[in-house]
Amino acid sequence: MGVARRAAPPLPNLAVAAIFDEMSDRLAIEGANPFRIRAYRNAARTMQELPADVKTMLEHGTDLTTLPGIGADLAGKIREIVGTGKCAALEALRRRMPSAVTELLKVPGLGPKRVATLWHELDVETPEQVLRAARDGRIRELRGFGEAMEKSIGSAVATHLAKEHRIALAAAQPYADALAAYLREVPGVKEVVVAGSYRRMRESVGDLDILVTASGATPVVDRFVRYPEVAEVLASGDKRASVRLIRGLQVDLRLVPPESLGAALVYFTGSKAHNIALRRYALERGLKINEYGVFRGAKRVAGATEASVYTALGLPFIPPELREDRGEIEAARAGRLPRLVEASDIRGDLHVHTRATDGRNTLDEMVAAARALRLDYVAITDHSRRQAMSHGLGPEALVAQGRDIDRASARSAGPRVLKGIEVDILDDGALDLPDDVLRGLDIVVAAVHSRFNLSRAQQTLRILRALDNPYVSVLAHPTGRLIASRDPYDVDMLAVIRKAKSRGVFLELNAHPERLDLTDTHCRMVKEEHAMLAISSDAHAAAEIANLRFGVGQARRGWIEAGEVANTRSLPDLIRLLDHGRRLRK
DNA sequence: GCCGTTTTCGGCCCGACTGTTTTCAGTCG
Repeated sequence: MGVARRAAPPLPNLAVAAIFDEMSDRLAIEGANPFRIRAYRNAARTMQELPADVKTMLEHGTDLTTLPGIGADLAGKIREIVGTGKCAALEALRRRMPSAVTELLKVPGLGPKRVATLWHELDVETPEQVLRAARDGRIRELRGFGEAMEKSIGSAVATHLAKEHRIALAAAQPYADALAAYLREVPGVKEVVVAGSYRRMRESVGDLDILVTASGATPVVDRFVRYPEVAEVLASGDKRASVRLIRGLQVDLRLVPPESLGAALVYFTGSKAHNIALRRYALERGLKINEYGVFRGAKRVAGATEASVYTALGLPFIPPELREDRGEIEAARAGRLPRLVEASDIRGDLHVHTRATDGRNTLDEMVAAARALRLDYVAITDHSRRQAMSHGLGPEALVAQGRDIDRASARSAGPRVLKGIEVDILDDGALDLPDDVLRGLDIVVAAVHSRFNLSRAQQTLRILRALDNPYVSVLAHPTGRLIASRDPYDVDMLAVIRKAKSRGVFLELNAHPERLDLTDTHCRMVKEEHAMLAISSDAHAAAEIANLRFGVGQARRGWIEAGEVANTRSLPDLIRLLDHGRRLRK
């Protein structure tokens, strides 16, 4: 599907998910039973979100039909895929249909029916061929197509060929803020809310969904399509419009009546899976939900606020970050929703860099930035010597930095500055600095920066061994992924989390927008294993400490509460927690 | 293809917009 690389579930799970997704696409183009198509889609999602390795599950004899959306047939296909790497049913579908056709489904405006028509009638299979057919005027001749559609298909395909499909949440935020501020100035406009995956704090967003309420008539749709950043108007009606901004970001605007804002917010915040589950839940109770409200028969019983929608269903308010159909409705019904960690709960940052290695600001500047954010403590954790490229610190340099930190602490009323290091985990799991150097530090953040392609077994062993060091207090960016540019290394995350738990080591949720490592599903594993998270900025510049909020968003998506995050503690409590870990590791 | 404290068969979420149409299909969210 068209999502950027995201969570890093075990690779066999991803292989199965990819096959089911492709089968779903191909069945759709063949015009198969829509519910069968959806069954494959749902199964792919189940596999993507399953934290445990399906291969291991099979080896342990786990009954896969207990998984949501997996029945006898799909369980058999999973077994086949894990065992052979192939799926005979997919091979059969591929023989009937050229391999590139499914790519066309990613083009906005092209769904399975139109793709099937283009392929059957014009024999076009690739985006490039569709583009040529559009330019030759062949598409307009097709039944159900026309000149206008030919033009829009041509332009959509051209855009598709040119662009990346999702952008980082942090990159979208400035656009969202500026556009929302612009819309708030339009006469009559009352409320402007950015909904969609943006509001759910997903690590990347495909587009922005903006909801607007107004009193009486308002020119908001007209003003929206004339926003200076708009490159192209994709659609425009009385109640909604879609545009593409100059930087390629698509934005959908919807004007909703104030009495329906809550229902519309639920609807357009999604996720789609949450909405489907919520509707089903409503139907079981004789209620119907749409974007205008909650209805019992023809009578509208709720809709002005999101809380009213959930209340009408007998549920407490479900925070947007949880709305992924990952058990939140059941938890809400049982009164077991988590009290999610908030940005204001964060008391300190346990991972920042300075100019002593590859940071861009001085120690004093980093401390000042932490003070501006009202943090109680900040740990200076520059790289160790192995990172020659970033002038990693050896024992002597570290002692010198310690003296600087003492001086900085003495003259500032700001946050307490902790002495730390981001020490490299070497190939064999040993650390890049001797124990007697690490012993003198307040905090030791251990990290993998090399040999990303070790086998799963070797990588896991290497990290587990590092966690055996008595002085390691945090495992940094545990999967090593860079969202846009580097896949996570293959590692048994459950084993790592359990080891960290037993050793009193915090698992870092690196809040840098390019990392966001751990993922939301990994956070959920940390929670279930009763391990401890640390949300850290990994700031390489003073302004980047503020990225902590993206880490909080990711943690909330993983159901994390304040008590499960080490750096929500006061400094004395944090020190006690660190000491406790050290005693566990003795 | 999945699912079931009514069911092993007959359901499976719903409305707006667009472009093609003359009553609707396709796509999207």
